[in-house]
Amino acid sequence: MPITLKELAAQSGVHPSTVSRIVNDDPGLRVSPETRARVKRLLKKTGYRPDGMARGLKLRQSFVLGVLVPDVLNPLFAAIFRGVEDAALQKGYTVILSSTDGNQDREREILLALQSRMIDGVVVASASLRDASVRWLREHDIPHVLVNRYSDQKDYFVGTDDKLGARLATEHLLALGHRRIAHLAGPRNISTSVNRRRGYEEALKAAGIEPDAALIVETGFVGAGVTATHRLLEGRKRPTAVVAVNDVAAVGAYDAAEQLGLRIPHDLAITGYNDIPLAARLRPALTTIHVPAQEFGRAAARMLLEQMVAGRDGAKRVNKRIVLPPELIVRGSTDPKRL
Amino acid sequence: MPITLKELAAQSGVHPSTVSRIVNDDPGLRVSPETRARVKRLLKKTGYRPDGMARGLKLRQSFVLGVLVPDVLNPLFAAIFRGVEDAALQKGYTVILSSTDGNQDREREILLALQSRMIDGVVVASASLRDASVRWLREHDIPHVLVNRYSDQKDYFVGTDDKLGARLATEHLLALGHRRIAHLAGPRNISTSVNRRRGYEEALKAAGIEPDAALIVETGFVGAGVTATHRLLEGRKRPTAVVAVNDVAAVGAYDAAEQLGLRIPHDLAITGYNDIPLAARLRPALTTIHVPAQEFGRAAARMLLEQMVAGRDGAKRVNKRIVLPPELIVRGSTDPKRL
DNA sequence: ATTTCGTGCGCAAACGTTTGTCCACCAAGT
DNA sequence: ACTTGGTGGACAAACGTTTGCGCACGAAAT
Repeated sequence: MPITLKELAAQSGVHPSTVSRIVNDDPGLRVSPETRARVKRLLKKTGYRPDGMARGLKLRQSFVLGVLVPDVLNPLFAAIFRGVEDAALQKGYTVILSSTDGNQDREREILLALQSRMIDGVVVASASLRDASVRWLREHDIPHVLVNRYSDQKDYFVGTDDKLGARLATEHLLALGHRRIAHLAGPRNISTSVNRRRGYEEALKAAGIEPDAALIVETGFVGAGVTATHRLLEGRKRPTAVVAVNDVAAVGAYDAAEQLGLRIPHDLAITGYNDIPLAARLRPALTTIHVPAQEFGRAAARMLLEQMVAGRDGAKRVNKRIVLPPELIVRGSTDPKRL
Repeated sequence: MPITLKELAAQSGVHPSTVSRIVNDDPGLRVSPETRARVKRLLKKTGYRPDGMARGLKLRQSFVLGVLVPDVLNPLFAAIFRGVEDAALQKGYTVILSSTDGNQDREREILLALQSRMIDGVVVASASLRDASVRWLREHDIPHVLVNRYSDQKDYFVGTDDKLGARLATEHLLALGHRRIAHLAGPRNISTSVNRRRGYEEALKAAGIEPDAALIVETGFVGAGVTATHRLLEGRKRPTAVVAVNDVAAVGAYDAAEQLGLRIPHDLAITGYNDIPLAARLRPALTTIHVPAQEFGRAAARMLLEQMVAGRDGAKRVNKRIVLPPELIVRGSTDPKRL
């Protein structure tokens, strides 16, 4: 139904190729000012837009980006996506969003679909360590940027210093006088969890406390560590504080504390990570590490686009890793004065 | 880099068209079992996937759906999207997500981009009443389904009975003995807000109470009605309860109550709408109307896909509107017994 | 020994662009 | 009068599919 180049050519009495060059402002085109004006007028009048499919077929690109997240329902990933979307829209790109649910097969399926749709690049927020999908992207030379989590040190990346963030949270608890500090850890195959765990351990050691394996319990990222926290609190050496790998796990700790009748922060102090909107709404509000998720998305999209033009032009290097500083947000879940 | 039909044809000694027909299981194709097997083997070996652009160009469709939401950061819309995504993936479709931010110009820009990318259909969760974009979709015969909000009664739609939902919430407050019930209303150009407002008013009238304009104050959907609630509470006739048009506005009411030192639900009872995950996490937890957002998305995608095949095959009508019953979830923000 | 028929596939056009090349025309230079 | 050179475009191929149609071949029927 939309008008085509050929029809425009017929209506303005020139060849389709000429119209095409006018549309694209081809500098190599020599055309009389009158003809150019006439065609341009027709373009405005008809509201011509090149057919994306035909254009994509010829140019071997789609002006579509892909974003892979574990789950959009997690506000962290929704915010990352939003950032990508905003930066992409400015440059005329639209964005396909896919939730992988941490499922490798689903992820493969999605990637193949994206590839066959000639996606121009992909932002990956769902990477695990030594991620097969990321390797696949590399092998197929598909421009990609990892965000928040990385696979190894080889890819373009934007995120925060997770080790430092966890260290800040732990030091905050130490400064409040806590000595028995537990850790709700994340999966061992995700960069954020291992780095946060390291940060937690380093902070303890720096304070002269040896990390106690009995005080570290792993929890799936989702399924908010309620049971995990129960395990911790029912141990013989009950912790007075817990550093959670993320806000969702921290919510699990809240639930467990409530069930055991423990008051936060007096009986149990809790820190989270990410500062999702919910964090400030919990009662007491959750002390956490702020992560500028939306800015992550914007930066990732910018890196991706730069990388794409660099890939076309040949050389031109852009910086490969952006690491932003984490920021501790102190609230009532650790500090009674902020209740 | 991916292999093409022509290369496959060369390698298997048949014509590209034959390979194409084998790939697509063309029932009109007559081919010897051996040839078919040989080609199929080659297909598996090479992992051939048709080029989406070329296919789209020829078939005039992209196997991509669009979803328009006001903002993914709102969990309601994230959930709707997730539903669409799941249903679409099953059928081999991928999904472009766009946030309109309630901005008409941005919305137009997005729609034009989607159209030029030959989007096969779009799910609209951002419709206002008599929405220009929706009209545009109709005029251009682009299959679409409205979800949650409608534009008028003419489009495919999936949502809940908003009037009934607000009525349930209001009747619940009446049953608890409240008589001075206020309403944090939404914009007048959105179907959900006007219907919820009507439901609120009908419930009052049915109880013999005349709706009082002084007890109804409009608030933008976002910017959580804190100031709006202040206006209500500072009026001469302070309400004992407030029915908020959605959970986000209800959160504004929580803040206002806190600032004024009012206890919820004793000094002020509050109801929300949508039952976003945050609702159950507020303290006290928010009484609200549950909306099956993810199911909305799934249903919308299914309707869209049915509509598309129906459009191709000619006649075949599918039901145009799915209206699900709303469900009242009673929590501590209204009922002291649930605290 | 020719026609008929079914089988197994090939041919070519078309979808809407982009882009390298080439051509016709006109004016100016020799 | 003939070459040059610049101007203003036209031509056609190509991107990777899909699909209507046609054709050659062998076997069966007349």
